[in-house]
Amino acid sequence: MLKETRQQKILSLIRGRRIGTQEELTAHLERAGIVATQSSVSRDLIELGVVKQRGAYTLPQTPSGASAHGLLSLDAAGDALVVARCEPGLASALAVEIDRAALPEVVGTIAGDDTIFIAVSERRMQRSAIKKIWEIFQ
Amino acid sequence: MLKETRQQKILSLIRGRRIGTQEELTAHLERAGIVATQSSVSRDLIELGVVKQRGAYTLPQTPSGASAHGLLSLDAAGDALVVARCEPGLASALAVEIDRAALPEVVGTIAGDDTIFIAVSERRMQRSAIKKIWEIFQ
DNA sequence: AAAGTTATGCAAAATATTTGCATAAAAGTT
DNA sequence: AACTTTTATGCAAATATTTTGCATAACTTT
Repeated sequence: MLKETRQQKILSLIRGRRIGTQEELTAHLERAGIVATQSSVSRDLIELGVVKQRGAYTLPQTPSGASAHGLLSLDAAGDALVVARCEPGLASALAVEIDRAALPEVVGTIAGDDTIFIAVSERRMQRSAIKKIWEIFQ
Repeated sequence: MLKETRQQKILSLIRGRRIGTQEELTAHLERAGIVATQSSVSRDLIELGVVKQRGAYTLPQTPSGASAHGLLSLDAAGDALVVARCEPGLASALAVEIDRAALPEVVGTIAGDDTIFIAVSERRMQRSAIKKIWEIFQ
């Protein structure tokens, strides 16, 4: 699946270097053997939930320390999970909020004490799910 | 979407009369303005989970509102997950049943309150796992 | 064993998704 | 404010996926 390959490469590229424009990204992709135009890359970035921060494309940052509503971190795991860490005892309440939001990316959630496993339908949904979940708790 | 229309009509037809063959079904469908061959109907019936009971096509006593044992939905997520949603509080009990069934497709389960994450060994096992899990609760 | 019924491989047809082109819109710079 | 650069998006072509019918294998009933 070319699209998924390309999106994973995009994530890897922006993690490894400072990239400020979509044309730069397409050039890097081409060097990696992946041909795509700026328009496809634009759509990918939206789908991946990538943001531009201080002039560079980056993944949304996990706020450090005191977090919104006790949510501490959100990370992708495997190809279909997003794992949320929160203050002890808050997982259930946060999971209920996430369920209530009925995000199209989210298939289901399971809460422990300070951890929630959130299933998304596909790998490429992980990042946008993460972005949207942060937004729930702003 | 013709396929969904046709499947809904099939359900309505088998609810309203005794139908014993797929050719009979195609004839009824045609009378209702829906053209399809026996092979499409065969595939529809499988997809709809319709069974043949005492010589007639019928629906298994299944989820619709008051679902079998509280199981509401089953969906694939990523390559290796099937996510079950159920009535609140029932996840653990349902997960025990699923585990007890020892389906070859199912590697393991984790239950929350109204959600179960079911790990399957491979993506191509998801669909048959879903079908078999429904069958457990008939 | 023959007849009737259902399931399925294969490829064509239909439908859905993705993509590039062109350019509008937005953002950045001077 | 004007100009330049960057990003987003409408549209249709390209590509991918799903659905379908045909033919027939497989299964069931008589």
